[in-house]
Amino acid sequence: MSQENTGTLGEKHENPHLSDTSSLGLPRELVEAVELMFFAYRDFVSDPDTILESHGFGRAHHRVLHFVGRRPGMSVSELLHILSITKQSLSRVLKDLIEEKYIIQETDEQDRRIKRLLLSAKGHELHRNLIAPQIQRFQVSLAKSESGTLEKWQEFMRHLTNMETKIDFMDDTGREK
Amino acid sequence: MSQENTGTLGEKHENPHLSDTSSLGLPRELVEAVELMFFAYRDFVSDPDTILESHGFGRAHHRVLHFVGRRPGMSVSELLHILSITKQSLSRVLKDLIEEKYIIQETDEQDRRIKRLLLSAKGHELHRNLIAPQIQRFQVSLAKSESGTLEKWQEFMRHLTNMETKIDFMDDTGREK
DNA sequence: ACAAATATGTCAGCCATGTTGACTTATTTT
DNA sequence: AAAATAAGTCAACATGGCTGACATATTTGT
Repeated sequence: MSQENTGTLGEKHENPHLSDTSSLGLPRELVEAVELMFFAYRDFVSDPDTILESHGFGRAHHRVLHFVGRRPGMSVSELLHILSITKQSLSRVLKDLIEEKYIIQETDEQDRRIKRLLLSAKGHELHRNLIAPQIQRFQVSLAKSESGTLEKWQEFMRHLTNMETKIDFMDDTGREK
Repeated sequence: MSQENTGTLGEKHENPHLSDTSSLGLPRELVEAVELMFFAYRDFVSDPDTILESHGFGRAHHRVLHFVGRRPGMSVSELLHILSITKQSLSRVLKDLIEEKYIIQETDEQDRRIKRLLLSAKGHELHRNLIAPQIQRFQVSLAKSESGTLEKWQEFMRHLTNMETKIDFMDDTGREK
């Protein structure tokens, strides 16, 4: 292969003390971490993507299905807020899911302007099928790791998010912050 | 708030032993981990996205800039392989970057079919500016974590990727498998 | 030497999913 | 009765994936 080693990758084992710098003048292990976010995320969503394709759906459908499944009875505006997309973007995929009976709408009793979103049995089934390979991936990875890994991974990932996003969803039990 | 608590989220602290099940019949902490991948990734790329916008570029430009920066002299087909996109998709963004002088092409001496890709000074600068907030995010998070966190996080993230992807890039020093 | 394979580039069009802006309708709040 | 809120819709546009079909230059293999 007529290409010389540029020395920017693949040499982690030569310096066990980390903290040397890459071509960017930044700690190499952090630059590698940035890449790991890219690769891990891409691979992580690849399995559900395949399933979605066979249903004529995309990732956007998956997200809606997931969050409605996780918070049954959520309103459209709550969903918009979590996904951080516009209502026009949401409406395309939500319409598909409602038309094909994966999601059911119920008008709120107290405030009849609000529509509560729920998964049908069909919706729950698809939701499970989509998340299964991702859970599986975590379980396989955890089996290769020491105990306590998941908790620490979660804590670190939480630090990487914007606080607001977390609070708006993860920390919300229905009452309010 | 005319919305009752559905009990599917935000109650981690009530069961310190984990492993109870969510509405999916799956371990709740793993379902939450799936969500963390989504939120963390989204927030993680949000800062570079803002910078890119001011240059009229998108995420696709960022990826090209990044990998060319990390492996100076890589060929177009190597880049395609790492990104796992088609050459038509790549060509659009690569064209932009070359036209605006962020990336330089050099014909390989040995095999004049191959074009080696390099960042210009301008390209290096943009690359640094794009990655800076992401490195920053890691550093802030690490400061809140115990020592050894990064190594363990990286190992776990690596487990989550498809081996092939890793080997093709992370483990490649220029010679070939 | 010539045919085949390889590396790159390009045209044209399709699809998914994000965006903005402008409105409508129903319902609740003030 | 007016204003605010929740939801939905239409139209248009951008990004960045995709496929298929070719073109060109260069190297490799017979």
